[in-house]
Amino acid sequence: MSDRHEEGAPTRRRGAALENAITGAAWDVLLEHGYNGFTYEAIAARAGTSKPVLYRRWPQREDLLIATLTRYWHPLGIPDTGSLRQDALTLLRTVNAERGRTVILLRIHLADYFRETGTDFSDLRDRLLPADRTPPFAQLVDRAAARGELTDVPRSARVVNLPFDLVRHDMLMTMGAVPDETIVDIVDTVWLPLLGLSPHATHAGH
Amino acid sequence: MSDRHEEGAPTRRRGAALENAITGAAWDVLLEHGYNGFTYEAIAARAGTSKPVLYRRWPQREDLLIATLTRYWHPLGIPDTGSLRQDALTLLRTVNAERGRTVILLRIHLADYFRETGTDFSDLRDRLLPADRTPPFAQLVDRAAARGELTDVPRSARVVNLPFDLVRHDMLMTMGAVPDETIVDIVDTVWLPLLGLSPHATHAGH
DNA sequence: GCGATTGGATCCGCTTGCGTATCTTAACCT
DNA sequence: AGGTTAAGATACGCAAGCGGATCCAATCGC
Repeated sequence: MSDRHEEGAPTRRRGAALENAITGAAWDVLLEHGYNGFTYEAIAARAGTSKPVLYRRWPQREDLLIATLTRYWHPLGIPDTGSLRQDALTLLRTVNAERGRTVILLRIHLADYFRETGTDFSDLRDRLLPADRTPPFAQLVDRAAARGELTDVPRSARVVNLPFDLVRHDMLMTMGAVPDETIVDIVDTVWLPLLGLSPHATHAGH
Repeated sequence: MSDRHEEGAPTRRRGAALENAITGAAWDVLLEHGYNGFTYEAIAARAGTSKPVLYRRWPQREDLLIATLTRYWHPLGIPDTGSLRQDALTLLRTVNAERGRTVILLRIHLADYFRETGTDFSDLRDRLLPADRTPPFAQLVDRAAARGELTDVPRSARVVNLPFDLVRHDMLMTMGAVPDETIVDIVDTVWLPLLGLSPHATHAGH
């Protein structure tokens, strides 16, 4: 916590350092106690500061929420391994590792926020991500088709996004990350067969 | 609301009538304001009674929660139309109609309850449903295999329960019931092909 | 170095929900 | 009919969070 200087000299943070400490504390509180535990009192105490400091910067609680989410939300990196199966596994593992807590947070802990503000998840996403890109798995499939690994026929969005939806579903059910076998299972016994591929047609086992 | 007698005579409810009014009000409050709005004050006001009446019957808030959920939780009826496709569509439509709000409630609004009590969804389900039966879609598949509509090979639980999971996923994403086209889409473009059936092999379209 | 910012501590009144106690009186039992 | 039970109204002290106001001093800009 006190990592400035070496002496026990009391340090008073300012500017960006202070804001990072606050949004960091806000993030922790959000993950631990959900949106209804997301109080200025709790966040200020955790950040080692006091309420007026928060009110000066974020007059509304929603402002602080947005600032906190913005800081901790990163778009997914899209893998490109040359194999559709490997791309899918890599992407799902990334989602599982990076979004395990975030998905729960956004979809469950923020339910109260959505109801109170009358907003929707898509409203929030629009505020966090500037442009709406094509879904990650659509990119994987497009590339696989360009490589000739898949025939270039139109596929329903439901089939294309199926792995993402299933992993998200399992994360929501278990309230956390899923075991790696689940990811392999989804890809090998559900998705690839649906696309007309065998798990071993593209590359050998895991 | 006042359906006893015909005169506007004030009625003081007792016994089962009173308990039904309270759990009904509790259910409404739970759906509207989630678990953190599930306060004795709000429920008593909505039921037209007062807090001590609630405390006499359910000393802990959890007791009232369990009583309320027990009243409004019905196991799904398993359809038997003679066609796997029709069974699946019927079951999913039932889930969609009856569980639309309940799934959101149990999986999202009760997240705070689970964290506060340190319990899990499966703990709650064990308290609501005495015995754990085989999953609904496993029953459908078993019957289809018995009819000869499907070959009797072992199938992974993930594939068998896929429609249920996908409908639940979409309900969680939209925080409500899903359109009927979604259900048909899941069955016809995902599930039946995965089982090696064409949508029209068993019965013609919708 | 000195003055202007601004972090951090403390206090305020207000509201909501808690869990309990008291009291009246409507509804039931026999 | 009369006695018992319990519904419903009201009030209580307590605690937490709200959204500010006030004040002091640490830190920065000049």
